[in-house]
Amino acid sequence: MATNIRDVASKAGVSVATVSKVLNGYTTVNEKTKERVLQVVKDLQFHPNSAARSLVGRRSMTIGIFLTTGLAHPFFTQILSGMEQSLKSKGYDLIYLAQLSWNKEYSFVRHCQSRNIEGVVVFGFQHDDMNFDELIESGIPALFIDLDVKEKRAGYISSDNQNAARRTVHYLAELNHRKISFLSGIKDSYVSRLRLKGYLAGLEEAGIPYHENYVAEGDFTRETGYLAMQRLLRLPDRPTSVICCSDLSAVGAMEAIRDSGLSVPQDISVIGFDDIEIASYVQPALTTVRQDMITIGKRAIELLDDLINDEQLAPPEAIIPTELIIRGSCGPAKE
Amino acid sequence: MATNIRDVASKAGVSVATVSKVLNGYTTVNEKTKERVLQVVKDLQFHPNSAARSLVGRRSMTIGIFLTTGLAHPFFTQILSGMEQSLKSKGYDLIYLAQLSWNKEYSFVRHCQSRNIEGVVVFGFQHDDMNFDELIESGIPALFIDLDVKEKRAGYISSDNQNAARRTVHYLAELNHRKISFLSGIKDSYVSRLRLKGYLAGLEEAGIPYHENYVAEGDFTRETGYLAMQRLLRLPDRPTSVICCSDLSAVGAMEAIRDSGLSVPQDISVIGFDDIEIASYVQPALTTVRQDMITIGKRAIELLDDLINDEQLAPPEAIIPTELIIRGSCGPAKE
DNA sequence: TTGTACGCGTTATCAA
DNA sequence: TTGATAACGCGTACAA
Repeated sequence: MATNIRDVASKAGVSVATVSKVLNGYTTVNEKTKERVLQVVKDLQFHPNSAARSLVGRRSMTIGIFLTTGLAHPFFTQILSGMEQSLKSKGYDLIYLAQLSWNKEYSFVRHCQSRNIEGVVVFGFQHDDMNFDELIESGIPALFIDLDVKEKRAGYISSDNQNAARRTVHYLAELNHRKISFLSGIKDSYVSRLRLKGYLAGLEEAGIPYHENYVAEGDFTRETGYLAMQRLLRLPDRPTSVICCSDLSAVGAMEAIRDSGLSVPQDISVIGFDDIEIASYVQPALTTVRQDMITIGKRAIELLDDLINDEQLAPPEAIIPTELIIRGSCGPAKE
Repeated sequence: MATNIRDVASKAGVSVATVSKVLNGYTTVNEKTKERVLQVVKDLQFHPNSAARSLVGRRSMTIGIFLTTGLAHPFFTQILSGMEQSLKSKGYDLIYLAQLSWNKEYSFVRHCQSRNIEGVVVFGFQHDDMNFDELIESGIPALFIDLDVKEKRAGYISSDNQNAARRTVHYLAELNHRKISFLSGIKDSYVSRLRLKGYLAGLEEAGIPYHENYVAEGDFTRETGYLAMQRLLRLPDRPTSVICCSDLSAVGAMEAIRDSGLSVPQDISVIGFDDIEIASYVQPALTTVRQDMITIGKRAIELLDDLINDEQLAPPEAIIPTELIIRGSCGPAKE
């Protein structure tokens, strides 16, 4: 059996109450005895049992994570390693709740409650993917990544999708492109909407008229990127460039371009979104928008921690800047 | 406050003991009352508080995961999604222990104990990376991935590295290659050792003499793959093929080959290892050994569960078959 | 077959 | 400044 608070108390010649006070930073304890207790704690390598701690109503120091994508999302590891930084400094552990069965009888929320989870990070969902009402109503602090939820104790964080897309349009315009197409992700997803908005804003600022058929819809994957690009290539007035909503779909688009006998970037410039590892491995290496998922993960936990510590806090809302990474997939417009 | 066992008991008109017995599958309870209790449990959406449960000495249903690589390892998500399957069926949740500070004062093991963790999965370590003694001595069941640890309550799981490497040699031999080089990973890592062993066995079986300078050392990365390949290319009797210990290093090798004016697979055939996503995106697409990380993750939890449930269990040891994925980076030997 | 009562390790209250 | 003790929610001998 692991050592407990009583072992410490008896070895230090004090009561358990005193040990507890020392450990919880109460100032109402003599400096001398405090030191003695601390020494014993160190000697015995004592660490309070977290189950007992959370049972008695204190903090469980546990944050849950809730994802839809399983774990397959390309950003998952980056977000996680960003989260680790602040988890560490705030003292939380992260629990991944196996989806025993999120149904009426056994909801995600009940699971969180039975585990005394202090807050949750939600990632990979769209608004209509599931019913978040139960989560919101439960009052468990929640922080959404890439989904604009603002409720009583829930906020969100995301990249600056709109400005990122605007920026790509400007970049292509500087390369004298006027026929700039847009390969969208799932149309009504939060990020796609904002990126499309940024695309439109960018066109307007650059004085380029908007052509409806220059916007093709995909679902972020390589396969739909390929198909959507084929559609764009068949257009009578073929675009000279394409802005894609993900690196994967950009790779698909490049393949479609190549298969149609054209080349990147000589005939068509391609811009991706995300800067996943693959972006630097393809040929030509992909010019793309880097999302700072490390920072997003880090800030997500910080914001969640704020939410946990202040019941009255207004829903946090954080937008993280992106960076345009210029590689080899864009060139000056032909002609 | 969430509902507790007393709420259930009073609403069902029984004692808390009866409710507890129903919930824990005791047979010494009347069928009629059992049903009544179950109905109330359902109505109230009751779920036992896991802190109280683990405090009273029962299971915490929590498995810890311990990684060195941060989360950057390319396999991490695959392993995790494999683990999810069995976590779910066994009823465990997975806790990712933020590395608050693994030092003498606050060890990983103490952290596990204070959280009543039932077992841990360890991934991404080499034998000399850290001192596992404390973990082994603690008696916490542990399952290592890609590291052959066999101790009292610790076992491991890994791909069949040796046979995988043998198989690649045979494949190249069938393509009439005789000058088969080997681009190793970190030399004394567990997986590298076995792959080298398989390479040697394959050569012998194919009747090909072993040349020491056909083995170059890297560290699994693209960069060292590039450098090691350069060394192989400078050899007087240049190899016609190379077996790499990772896809990343294979990509580096392909770049070195291309930069030296040669081409893949016309001049040199390249085989990778892992089959990470990138393998199918490079050009030519990489022929490689697919590791079944989903199965490895799934089995890891199953084996750990066995270890948890049977104190006397012999250290489990599982070797998972691989598959050679043939794409475009290998061709018949020139000449 | 059911219920009473204690203990798990910790924190918080209140009296000393 | 310290200590005794009652919670927290649950599981389980043991008694009924």
